[in-house]
Amino acid sequence: MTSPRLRYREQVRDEVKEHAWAQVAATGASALSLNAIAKQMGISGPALYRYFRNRDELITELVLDAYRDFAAGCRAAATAPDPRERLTGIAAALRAWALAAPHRYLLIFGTPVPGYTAPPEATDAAASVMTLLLDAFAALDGGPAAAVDEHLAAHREWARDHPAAGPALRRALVFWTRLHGVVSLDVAGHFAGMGFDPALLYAAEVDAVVGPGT
Amino acid sequence: MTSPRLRYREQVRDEVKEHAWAQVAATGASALSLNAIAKQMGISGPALYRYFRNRDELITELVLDAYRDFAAGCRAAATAPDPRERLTGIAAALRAWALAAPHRYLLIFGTPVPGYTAPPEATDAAASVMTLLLDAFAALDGGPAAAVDEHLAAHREWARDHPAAGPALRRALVFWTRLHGVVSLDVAGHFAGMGFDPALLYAAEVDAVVGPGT
DNA sequence: TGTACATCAGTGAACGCGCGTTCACTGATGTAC
DNA sequence: TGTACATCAGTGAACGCGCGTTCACTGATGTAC
Repeated sequence: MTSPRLRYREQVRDEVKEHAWAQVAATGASALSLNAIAKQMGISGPALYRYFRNRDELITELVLDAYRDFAAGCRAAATAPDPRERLTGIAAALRAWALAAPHRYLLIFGTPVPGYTAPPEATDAAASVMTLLLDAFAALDGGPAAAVDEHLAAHREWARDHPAAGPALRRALVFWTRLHGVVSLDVAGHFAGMGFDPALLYAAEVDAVVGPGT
Repeated sequence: MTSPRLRYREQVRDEVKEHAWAQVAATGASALSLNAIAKQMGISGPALYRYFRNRDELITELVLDAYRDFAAGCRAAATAPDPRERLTGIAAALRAWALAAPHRYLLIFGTPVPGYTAPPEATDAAASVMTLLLDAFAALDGGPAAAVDEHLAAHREWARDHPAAGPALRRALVFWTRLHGVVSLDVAGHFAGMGFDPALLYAAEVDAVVGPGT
């Protein structure tokens, strides 16, 4: 039974965030301006301070929402019993999520906002996606070993002590970096005017890891 | 026989750029401030307009310098007769270059500066590095085919019509995206506190492509 | 070698602008009796 | 159902600040005779 006032608060907060996202898309997060958002909403600048303590809190909110949304999208795409299907599902979700809102992807995975450090909840969301990958590759098993496997297994804090074997640890990590390699170059515009279809390149990369070999 | 005045001009321009780089490293390119640079140099703000038409020209200069320096570093690392050695050399140069000045790497390959589009000379520099990769993989030959190969071969404008075979085209492109995958996540701080050594992961990725298989 | 002149680096004042944030306030909304 | 009071959204003025950029100027540096 949320009071009407609380509900109204939530509504306005959401509206502020929407305008904030539009601004991040247009000019980047580091140029985010509270006054500009207020003007767009037809209210005065100081009014925003009823809803956010300051500019930094707004940005933190955006970052957290992005992380949460990203993790939720990956989780939703990883429900199949077959680990291979789960992996291709996550890969598709990741790219679709990034392309749907490049600025949102870049806010998380691109150039860090100067002077801003992400809160631990953000890292947790990213780690939860990594767990999805680790589970899938552990279930997949097999694949040749590599020199790094030992090292990764010996320092498995990064995997939150997931019990997967060395090759699975590596394949999960490599899956992660390869997907981001294609997506981040794509989103940053480095494939623009190159003529080929980035989706096919992406699919090839997914196949290369999810298929039998490394 | 450059006149002393011209030489002085060059000197000051370089000094301005140095301070500009320091500022990009500290607060990102979108927050670059001419007045702040002038203050650091102990001169008045308007004095800078003797050396750069405006803020945009300074940024363009930085971007171009970064691209040129990057391409030169890759070229210098790719002089060995053996294509495998050339590839590992380029890979090492790329990572070292990125880690030596993360902000410089991010200025080129990270989140695009809002409202700024890189001049064609910049794209040319990137293309010249791609040519190094294409030459090497063409010389390497072999490796299994993949489904994308045909597509990439059919649209080889992106490779500036390099005559390499399908698999070589793909391997060059994939080499590129994989290296950036590891480096960009590293540089953006996403491996921070994870415990493993990114250098080993990077080496594994280089081996995976430069070694026999895909 | 010395003088006259042109070039040009750098200054300080000024322009309009937008920023984040505070403060004391008005007026509407919801609550308690 | 009606009144009294507390809560709280939103306002407008004000703060100090830094930004990019222009302008008319001073004074040093280099060039031509």
